[in-house]
Formats: sequence, C-alpha cells, structure tokens
Amino acid sequence: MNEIEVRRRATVHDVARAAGVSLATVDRVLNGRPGVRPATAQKVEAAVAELGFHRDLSASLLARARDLTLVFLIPGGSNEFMESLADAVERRAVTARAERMHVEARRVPALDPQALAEALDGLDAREWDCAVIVASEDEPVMAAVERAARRGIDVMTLVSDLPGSARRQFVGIDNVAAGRTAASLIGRFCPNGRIGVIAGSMHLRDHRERLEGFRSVLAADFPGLELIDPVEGHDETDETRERAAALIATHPDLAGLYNLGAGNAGLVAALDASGRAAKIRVVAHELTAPTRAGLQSGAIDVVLDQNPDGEIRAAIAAARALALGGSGPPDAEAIEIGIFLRDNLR
Amino acid sequence: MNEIEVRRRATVHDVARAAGVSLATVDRVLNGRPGVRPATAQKVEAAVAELGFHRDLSASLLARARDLTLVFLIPGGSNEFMESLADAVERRAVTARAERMHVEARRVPALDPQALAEALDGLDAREWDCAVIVASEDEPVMAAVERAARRGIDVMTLVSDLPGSARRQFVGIDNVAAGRTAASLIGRFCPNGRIGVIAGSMHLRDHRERLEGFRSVLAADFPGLELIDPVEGHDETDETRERAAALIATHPDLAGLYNLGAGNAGLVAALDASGRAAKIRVVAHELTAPTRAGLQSGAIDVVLDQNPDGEIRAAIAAARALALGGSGPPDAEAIEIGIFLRDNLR
DNA sequence: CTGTTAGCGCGTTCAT
DNA sequence: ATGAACGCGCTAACAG
Repeated sequence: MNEIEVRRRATVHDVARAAGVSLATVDRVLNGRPGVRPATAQKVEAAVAELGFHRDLSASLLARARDLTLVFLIPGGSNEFMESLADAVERRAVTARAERMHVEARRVPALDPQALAEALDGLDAREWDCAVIVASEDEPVMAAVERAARRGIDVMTLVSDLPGSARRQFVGIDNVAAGRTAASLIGRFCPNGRIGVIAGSMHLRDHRERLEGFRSVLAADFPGLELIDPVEGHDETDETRERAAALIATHPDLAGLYNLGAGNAGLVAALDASGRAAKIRVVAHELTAPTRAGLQSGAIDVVLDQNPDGEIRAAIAAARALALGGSGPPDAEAIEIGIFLRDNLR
Repeated sequence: MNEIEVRRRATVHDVARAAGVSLATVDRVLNGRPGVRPATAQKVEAAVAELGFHRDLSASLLARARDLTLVFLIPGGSNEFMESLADAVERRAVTARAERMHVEARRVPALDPQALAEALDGLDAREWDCAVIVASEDEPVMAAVERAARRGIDVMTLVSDLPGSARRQFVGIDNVAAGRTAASLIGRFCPNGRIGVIAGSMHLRDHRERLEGFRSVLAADFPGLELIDPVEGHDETDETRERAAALIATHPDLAGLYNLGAGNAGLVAALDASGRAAKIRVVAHELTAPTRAGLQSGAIDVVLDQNPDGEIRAAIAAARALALGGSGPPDAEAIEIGIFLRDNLR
C-alpha cells in the first residue's frame, strides 16, 4: 500500500502532538509571533519538517476572518498599458474575493521615484499583506521597498524588476528575449535596409533590456540590416509621433521600426501620415487600443504582449504563495511573451 | 458609506435565517440533494438570489473532508503533445493538492472512440467530480459524455471540442484563428510559390478547424501562393516523415509547409534529409522536443503553441467553477495561441 | 421532510 | 511562556 496515497495531510494537531505542545504554541511558531522559548520553537520546527506539514491557506484565511490584502501601485499618466494593468486588477478582484483575497489598484505618478516611495511608506502593515509595484530602478524606491519589507509587507515587482532590492518576487516577461524576438521578426520580414528604434526611456530597466536583446540579434543574425541610433519618445503619444515622423522622413530607405515603449497612438499616426506604412515593417509592444487598430489597418505588423490579465493572475498566485511564508522564493510561473498578428488578436 | 464595501459576504446562516429554515435544508437545496419540499426549496432559492449568496468552495471542501477530484483522459500513443499535457497534469497535481483538489491523468488509446467511451463509463460518480477528455468527434463518445453527465460527473472537453454534447465546458484555443495565423505568417515569409499542408486526421475537429482558417486567409490575402491538397500523417512520426518527404520531392518550388498535426520529429527529419530546409518556411504546432529542436536548427520557423500548462491550469480552475454549481457555463479564461520563434523559446 | 449538532484546519482571545 | 476553547463557512450523521 502506498504511504503517500494513504497518508492524510498533516495538520496543526499532528504537529502539536509530535512536538508535545499545544495548538496555540504551534500557531505562534508558524506565524513567527513572540512568546515561545527557543527550545520549544525548535521542537515545533522539527515536527513540521518531519511531518512535511504545510499550512492550509484557505482554512487559515477562513479562521482569520479577514481577507488576504494585496495592493498594486501602478504608474498613472497616458500610458495605455498601465491602464490595462489596472483594469486587469479590477477584473480579477471579483474572482479573487471568492478566494478570500482583497486586491486593489492604485495609480501613482509615473517615473516619479519619490511619489512611489511615499506611496509604499504610506501602507499600513496591519492593513496590507502584500504590495506589487511597477518601478523604475531608482534609489528612493529601493529604500522604500526595504522599509516596507521590514514592516512585514511582502513587496513584489511587476513588469520591470528591481534586482538587489528587498522585493520577494518578480512577475513579468523576459525583456531581453522580447527584444531578441522583435529583431528576429523584423529580420525575417526585411531583406535589407535601415531599422529604427524608439524607446520610452533608458531609465527603465525593461526598456534597456529590450534594446539589448534587439541589438544583439540584429548584429549577429542580420548583417544586411543597419540599426539607426535609438530615439526616446518617453512613452508619450505626441513625442512618439514626432520621433517616428522624423525617422521616416530622414530615412527614405527605412525598412523597419521597433517601438519598444508605449505611445503607440503616435507611432500609428506618424506612419499613416507618411503614406509609407505599407512599406515599413513595424513591431510594437502591448496589445492596447492603438496597437490593435494598427494591426487591423496594417500599420503595425506584430505586437509583442505581456498579457496583463495573466500577469495579474500570476501576481495574485505569487502573493498567496508568499503568504504561506515559505523560506525561499516560490517558483513563479513564467509569463509568456505573446506575439500577435492581425489574425490572432484576442 | 458604500454598501458594497461594508456588507459582509452572505453565509449559509444568512440564507437560512432569511428563508426561515435550518442550515441542513439550505445545504440540501444548494447541493441538489433530495428531501426538500418544492415550496421550501423555492424560499431558499429566493433568499440565495436576494442575498447574492455564493458558496465558499474552500470551506465546502474543508467540511467535506474530501478533495475535489478531477481526472484527465488523455490519448496515448506517440503524440508528443499529449505526453506534455499529461506531464502538465502531474506538475499541477502538487499545487492543486494545496487547494484541496486531487487531479490525475490517465491515458486511453488514441483515436479510439470506444475505448474513450468505456473509460468514461468506468468512472464512479462517487469517486470523481469531474472528467476532462481530449476527444474525437464520434457518436460513442457523445453518448458516453451524456451518460457521465447524467450520473453527476461534470465533463469538460480539452484541446478539441464536442459542441452539441453534454460537456459543460471547453478549454482550448480557437483553432480557426490558429490556422489563420499560420497562413498569415507563411504569407509574409513567402513572396510566392506552393504551400504544402500536413494534417493528422480530418476526423479531428481541431485539425479541420485549423485547415479551414489556413485556407481562407491564404485564399483571401495571398493570391501569389498556391495551396497543395492536404495530406494526412495521422500524427505519427514515420508517416509524417514520408508525407513531408514526398511533398518536398514532388514540388521543387515548395516555398512553405504547414504541419497542423503532430509527428513533428518526422517532419524535421524529412526537411533535414532533403537539404532544402533553409529554403522552405515551416510552421508547426506545439512546443515539444522535436519542434524545439527544429526551431533551434532552423528547420522550423514558427511554432504555434497552446501552452499545456496554462491549459491544465485553466481546466482545473474551470472545474472549481463547475463545482460551485452555477447554472450557466462559467466564463472560461481564453487560452492564448502562443507563437514561438527560436528567440522566444520558453 | 426538516432541524440539531459535531467537526473539517486554523487563528485568536482569554486564562493559567 | 503555554494551553483550552470558541468560531470562521460549510457538510454530514443523526434525530425527530
């Protein structure tokens, strides 16, 4: 008879019995609360390890009579993708509630390290179990993450990571791979010619990573294509339109365009106005209203997408895993880079 | 003060009080168990509707002291993708257990309606809450689904649907869109020439749908490309190799190849042996060992993938939703069609 | 046909 | 520093 099959899950009762202590003591050890002699704690931990005990999150939430709380701090401004992330949070809020989770999205000024730091500092640890941030790589943010973690709030990064910070987890795509993919597609679409690149800002880690990937594949695999120096549109519609228009006007042999940031409404407007949209292969990021329209009209050939809904779902799942308080980082499910053409729009 | 925010979730107690009955009666109505006068049931249902009551699955599972059980009936044979589906079930089994679910994968003979029907018939309704099948569209299967549903087992279809059957839910990609996407890619890669198509079997609904989508886009958008009549490789490695080799040998101007079924190891072998791999643009389905190798070597240009892990996750989530016993079909999360090039392999 | 009650696994007072 | 007892939302065994 198979032991694994037969053996019932270990419960706090089992742990208490094995350790020779009461339920309350087990609970204190499990939740790292004070009031337990080190020797006693050792015995409990030994029992936990030996029995392979895993806390039942649902039962735990049920008993606490309070939902697990999770707040997303998302950049505001005109960036369409951030809007869709916030929308995705609202959508998930309904189903999350059925799993005894309260999730909420708050907008903070974009590209403003101080504002994000203050938003983090303002979170009460008794109210929030976990905070998810979309951050630029700046010192004030790193410090605020550290403080939040010390207060007992699990911090996670979304979309763009903060390696070396106190963040417990990163949820997002592999941005170097995204850049490589864009190059690979542009390369197959364009036999030769010049390729333009528009970034949001080089201060954003995800944008830097995409450019890095794009550059390396273009250089290695497509010698017939020449990369024009990247320009910055700061993720704004108007600025992106101006940059794109300038690129198109300056280079009559422009064969491809890669916008690795936002501001796609401007990109499409510039392409349409130029009258050369059909001749230029375009790759952009994130499936939003403007990129969707661009795909439909043919102005944009391919959109690379990080699936905001999936990302939010993954973040919520990761938060549950963190709430169980395992020591190491829970293995986050990988977020796929979605590739969209006109014909597989969802 | 916002009512929604303030109001606590309704519980069975609230329903019982509002309906003027006991907890046990509420439970009986909720679970469709016998022994309740219609008039009483009405009152309970009215209270449920008025309070907007939703049963807490986790608490329910906790009280039953039995996990929600879910069995996947997956075709056996040499089809690599089915293997990866079964693997995905095993992987998810661990995390599912933490949510009080027991999931299990069983292999049944491929393309054998009788065998699948018998496997379904053999499922004890007291043991299994839900069955997920990957089925061909055949009468014996439809009938067995009907019988299982009557016994009280929720049946779901995976990968390939059975519209018109008693299945409660379908989890899978939009296969027409997949075919359209393949055509769109091939069309952009190939200026002109002949395009070959290899299917598994026209008895499979998903394969028929892919072909339909492929045909329509090729005809509508790429008049320079000529579609050769589809051949069948029956999802077998050897047969697919022979069919591919024949196509390549017969058509010196073969510009593209779309394998909408399995047997990709055979496809790659034929391409390699022909010495013309670099000249032929190839689109295949499902990220498996052979297609991965094909992407790396350059024999395959693009792989369309339905992400077995995501599919299994979605199926498990759908099973939970079904267990809640809502009347209509729960809105299944859409499965994305993944597009993979050498550079965004996961 | 309907109601009472115990208990699932866990957190939390309140005593000791 | 430690333990006993109650309750979270729900199901099921047993009464009536």
